[in-house]
Amino acid sequence: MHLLIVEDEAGIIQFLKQGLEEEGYTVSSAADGSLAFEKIQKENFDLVLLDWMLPKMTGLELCKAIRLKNNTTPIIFLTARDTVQETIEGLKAGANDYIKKPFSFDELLERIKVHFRNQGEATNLTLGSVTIDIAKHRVLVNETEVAFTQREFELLTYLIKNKGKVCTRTQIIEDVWDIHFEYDTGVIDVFMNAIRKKLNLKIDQDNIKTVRGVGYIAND
Amino acid sequence: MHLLIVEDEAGIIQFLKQGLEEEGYTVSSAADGSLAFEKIQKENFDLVLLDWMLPKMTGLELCKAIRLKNNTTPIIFLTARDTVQETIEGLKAGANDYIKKPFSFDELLERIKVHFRNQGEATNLTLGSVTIDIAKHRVLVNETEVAFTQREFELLTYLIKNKGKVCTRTQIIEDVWDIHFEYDTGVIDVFMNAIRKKLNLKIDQDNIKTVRGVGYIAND
DNA sequence: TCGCAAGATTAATATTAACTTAAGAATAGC
DNA sequence: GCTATTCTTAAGTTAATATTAATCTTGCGA
Repeated sequence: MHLLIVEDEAGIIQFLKQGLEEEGYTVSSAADGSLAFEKIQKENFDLVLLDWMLPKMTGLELCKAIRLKNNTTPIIFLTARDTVQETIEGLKAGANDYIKKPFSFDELLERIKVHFRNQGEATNLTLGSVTIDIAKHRVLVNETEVAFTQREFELLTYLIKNKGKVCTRTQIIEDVWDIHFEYDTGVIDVFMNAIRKKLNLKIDQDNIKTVRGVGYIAND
Repeated sequence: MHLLIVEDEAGIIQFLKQGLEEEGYTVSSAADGSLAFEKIQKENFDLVLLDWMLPKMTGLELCKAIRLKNNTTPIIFLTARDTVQETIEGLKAGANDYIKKPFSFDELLERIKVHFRNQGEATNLTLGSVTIDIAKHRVLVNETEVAFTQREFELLTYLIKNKGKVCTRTQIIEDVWDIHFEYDTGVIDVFMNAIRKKLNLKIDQDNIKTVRGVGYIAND
C-alpha cells in the first residue's frame, strides 16, 4: 500500500511517515499542492493524506483538481479547522474522509484501515444458507461443501456481490465473461441452471430470481 | 437508496427520517439493537446509521454482530462520546465512519453521500404513493410490491422520469418502444390500462392523466 | 343530442425469453 | 497426445409477455 502525505510541516511528515512505515505502508510525501499534483499524476497512490492548509495551492483546491482528472484515489483531509461548513466543503470536493487535528496516531491508522478494508475483497460472501469462501475457492451450502467449476463460481460470486441489485445479462456477459460486444448467447442460462441445481434452488421462490427481460437478482 | 436508522429516541428518528426522505432516500428505523439485527438480516439496506448507545444491545455490539454475518453494508456511528479510544473501537468493529453528536444535518448528509458516491446514482423514482426501485427492478405501491412486466416497467418509469410533462404517443413509441417510423397502434392504450390497474389508479382523478389527442402525463 | 373519434377494455393470437437437455468444442492435467 | 473436465452451442419445450383486433365506453363538436 502506497500512501502520499501532502503537508508542509516537516515535523508532522516525519512523525506520520515513521509511524505508517512501521505499520508496513510505503509512504511518500509532498510539501505543497502543485508538487503533490504532479506526483499523483505520475504515480498510483492507494490513499492520500491531505493537509487542509498548504502553501501555493490549498488542500481543498488540490482535492478539486485531483477529482477533475477523474482520479478516484481516496483522500483523507487533515484539518485544524473544525467548522462544519468547511468540512462539508471538503467532502463535497470529493474527499472521502477527514480527521481533525490534533489527532492521535491510532485514530488516523484506524481511519486509513477502514478505507482499505472496503477495497480488499471480503473473504466470505453469503446468500441465505450459502457461504462462499473466496480465498479457498469453496462454496458451502448449510456447512456442506458443494463443488463448483470456475465459471459457476464466478457467476455466483458476481451475483452475490451485487446482492439486491438486478444484474442484467449484458452486465453479466461483460463482467463475468469479459465480452464487450453485442453477443447473443445462451450460456448464462446454462450456468444459472447448473448453479441452481447445485444450490437446490427453486426458480420462483428462492434466493436467485430471474427478472424476465432483464437478468437475475440475488437476495437473502 | 434504502437507509436504516437505529436509534431509541423517537425525536431524533423523526428528525432524521424527514430530512433524509426529502433528499429522496427510503428510510426505515429500528428502536433497539435486536430489532435492527432482524431487519438487517431480512432486508438489504444500503447504509445503516447506528446510535452508539442503545437499549438491549449497544451499537457496538450490533455492529460486531452484523459484521460477523459477513454483511458489508456501510455503517455510520452516531456517537455522543468523543473519546478517541471508543471511536477507534467502533471502526475496529467494522464501522465505516462515525459522526459526533450534536451534528448538523448537512454534515450527516454529506457523509452519507460520500459513502454512496462510489456506488452510483440514487435509484428511486416516486409518483405519489408509488415508488420505483430501479436497481431491484421493483415497483412498490404503499410499500407493497406489485409485479410489473418489462414493458410496463419501462413505460411507467418513462412517464415518471418525465413527471409534469406531457408525453405524446409519438414520443412514447419512439423512446419506450424504439420504433422510429409512422406507426399506428393501440399498444400504448393496452399497457396504460395494465399499469393503471396494477396501481389502482382511476382514470380521471389520479396520478396518470390522459391528455386527449396528445398522450399522457404523470403528476404527484 | 346525435354521431364520431379517441381512448379503454377484453380476449385471442403471436412472439419472445428462459429453462432444460444433450452433444460437440475447448481446455487442462497427466 | 490422450483423457477428463469444463465450457459453449444448439435445439426442443414451456411459460410469460407483447401485440393485434374487435368491442365497448366516453368525451366533444356540430
